[in-house]
Amino acid sequence: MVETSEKSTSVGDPRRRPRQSAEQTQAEILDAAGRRLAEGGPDALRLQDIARDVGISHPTILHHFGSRDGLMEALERRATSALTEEVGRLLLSGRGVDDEGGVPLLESVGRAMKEGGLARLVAWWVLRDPSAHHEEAGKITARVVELIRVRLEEEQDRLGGQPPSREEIAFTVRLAVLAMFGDALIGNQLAQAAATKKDAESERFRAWLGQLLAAHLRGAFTPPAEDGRDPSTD
Amino acid sequence: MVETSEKSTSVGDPRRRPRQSAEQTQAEILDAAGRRLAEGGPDALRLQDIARDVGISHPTILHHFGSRDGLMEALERRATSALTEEVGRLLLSGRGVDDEGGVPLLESVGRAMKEGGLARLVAWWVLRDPSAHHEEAGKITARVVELIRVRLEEEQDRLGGQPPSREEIAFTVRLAVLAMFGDALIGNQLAQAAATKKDAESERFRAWLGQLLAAHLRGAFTPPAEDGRDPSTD
DNA sequence: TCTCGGACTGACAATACTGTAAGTAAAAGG
DNA sequence: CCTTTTACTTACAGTATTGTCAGTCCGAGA
Repeated sequence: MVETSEKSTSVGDPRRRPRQSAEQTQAEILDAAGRRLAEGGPDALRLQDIARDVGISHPTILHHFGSRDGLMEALERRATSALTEEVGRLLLSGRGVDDEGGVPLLESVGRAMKEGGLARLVAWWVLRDPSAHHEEAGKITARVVELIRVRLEEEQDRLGGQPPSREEIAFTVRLAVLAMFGDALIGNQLAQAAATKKDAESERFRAWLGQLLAAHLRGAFTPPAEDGRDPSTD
Repeated sequence: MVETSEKSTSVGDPRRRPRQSAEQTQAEILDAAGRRLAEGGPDALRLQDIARDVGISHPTILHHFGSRDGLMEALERRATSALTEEVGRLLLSGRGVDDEGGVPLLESVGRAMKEGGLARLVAWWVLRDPSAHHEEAGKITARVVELIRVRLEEEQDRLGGQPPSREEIAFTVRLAVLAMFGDALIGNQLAQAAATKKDAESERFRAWLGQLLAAHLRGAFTPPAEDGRDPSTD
């Protein structure tokens, strides 16, 4: 109570955050917000909490993002563009559908949905406004469908047989995305394993799904292997 | 402004709702809440709004359900028990997996998820508390798995061959549930049809999935028919 | 060195929502 | 007919949260 007559935040106040670049702070805010969203629900996404996590005051967030919605939009933009990039990279590097039954792509999407918190983010977004639609979602899937189609046609040249129709591929991709999305959100609710083994069950499910979808797209059913893995590739 | 000196809510006040049975009012509240939840998001689930829809004051809701959370729980209980009953009925009536490739069961779950708003409700629950888990979800799926297993064994006696393992069936059911759940939430985002045809695309997807899953469980892949329907049954 | 933009802050305004309290009236039951 | 219960209401308390405002301090450029 020594200086109550004067302002307490004078020159050398240690509580004041040293000035950073706008990008640095924005990134930190988005990180903290993402963490909050992944752990708690949308209710856990409070400006004050995020600000405390980062070590700033909550008006700073408003300064950078304009509003709470602005923050949400930025969060979504960052998440989807990260996914888009990764999917694009996987597809172009040729590890999309082939070896091990399309698992790499499923893995990537599944991880983004679950660990990356994309599923929760999208779900929250959709819950808030059911009529809103995401440009990106349609674009990414359309791109995946097209690239798979091309790849399958090449393969059919080698293996012979009938390539599946575009709608067939589209439905398959849709199924994969829905499964990964749903698994991220309610996979644990459906798993029948003990609490500690639920993640393992989820992974086995993912592998199983990869085989199922790849087999389906090839137009021939391969019975599930006992240990789920075929080391003959490579 | 005639009677401001006296209480305005005297004997014959027409604004006062005629006294109803508790069950009647509770049902109306749940209906209204369900509608709100289906249209808007969780943010749209405000006591005042629901009260206005029903034509009561908001403390009446608290009187009946104790708290906002109490209302949510009641809503969830009603939705899941309705689904449980319908699934049970379908399975016992024998229209679970067979004719037309398991479509009736998929239809039922899909409808509950989408039109019934179950998907949104569950998503909201899970978002709010990721660690919470639903007793019912596990129970229903386990029951479906078991009944399908029995049914498939009967069928295999007729048709010969190897019945799929329990895990195989469990994964298939899991896939179905996840797909219906995801489709209810983000199906429209993924659909590539024009806005007016998205529901039709969703239905075709559902039928397609039914055939895929049934074929998979039978252990033999049947190539997708051109018009998607086989009239040879019945 | 002076000035200006902008990162950042504390204090406050505005709003909105859940839940409580106290009371009214209608049904239920003796 | 009188009492008790309970469906229902108005008014209000309490609280939490977003957003505004005026101002501080730092760095960059004239």
